[in-house]
Amino acid sequence: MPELPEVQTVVDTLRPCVVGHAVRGVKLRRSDFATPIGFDWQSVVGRTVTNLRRRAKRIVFELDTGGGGSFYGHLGMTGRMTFCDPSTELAKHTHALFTFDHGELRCVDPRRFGGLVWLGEESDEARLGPEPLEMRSQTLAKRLLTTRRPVKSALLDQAFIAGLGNIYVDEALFAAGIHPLTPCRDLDRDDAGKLCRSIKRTLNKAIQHRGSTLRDYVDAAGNKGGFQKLHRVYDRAGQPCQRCRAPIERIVLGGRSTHFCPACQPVLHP
DNA sequence: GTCCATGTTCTTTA
DNA sequence: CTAAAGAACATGGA
Repeated sequence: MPELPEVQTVVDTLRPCVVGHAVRGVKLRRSDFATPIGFDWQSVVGRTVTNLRRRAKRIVFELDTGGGGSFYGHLGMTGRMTFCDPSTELAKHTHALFTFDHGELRCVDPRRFGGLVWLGEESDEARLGPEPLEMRSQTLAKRLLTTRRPVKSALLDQAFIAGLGNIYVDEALFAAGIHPLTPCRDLDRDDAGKLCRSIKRTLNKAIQHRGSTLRDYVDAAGNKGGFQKLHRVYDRAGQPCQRCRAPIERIVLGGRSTHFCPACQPVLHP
């Protein structure tokens, strides 16, 4: 469910609920939802959330000092983080709760691919590539030259660029007119510029529409996104391309469904 | 019963 | 060595 635009929307809607407020209680209903195992989450009780931000697909909570430190939540594929009244009925698969004076933050995740990670004083940067919305075209161009793998695989790799997922990679490659199988090395500086702009335009538009809800995704207030209505290729196999009417194709690349328009996204060097 | 799913990480294969 | 492919994780919907 959550790629950069969805995570950004959760952060934006959750921020006013938690920043400046002290955690009054923590309940971990499954010990394996949080890592590292053995960390005492009760030590968070009494501390104030000083900042909430997104890094890649992570929701980072910064706490006031008295130990300092931070932790992040990851939504995996089906995770939700919502802020609600404590009297609200507990949803199935609620694994963690953070109580505040004026409400409760709940982590729900049926498939449990997400989780909570205590960072303490450590950085949250390990194995993460640059932020797509801040990345310069030259940075992308340079990175593309380092590998021959299909451009889609690279864009899904969080160490290559951090925050894109299956939907927005397909959408951004369509916007850029680049075939997903194109080897990174075959993309020149102009291609990189076009791709960089397409990634940013796609992500910003998706954020404006509060993300894509295919099934589970909701923001911190429980509202669905609207960008799924504007997808041009994702999950549209067989339907006519909105630009040229050719049927959208679906292939499997790196184990992931991949959608593209064979006419608008020609193979570069057949 | 089958296949598929917005993610990540580890192992196997080439 | 690199990188591609596959499997694994766990649940639910079509």
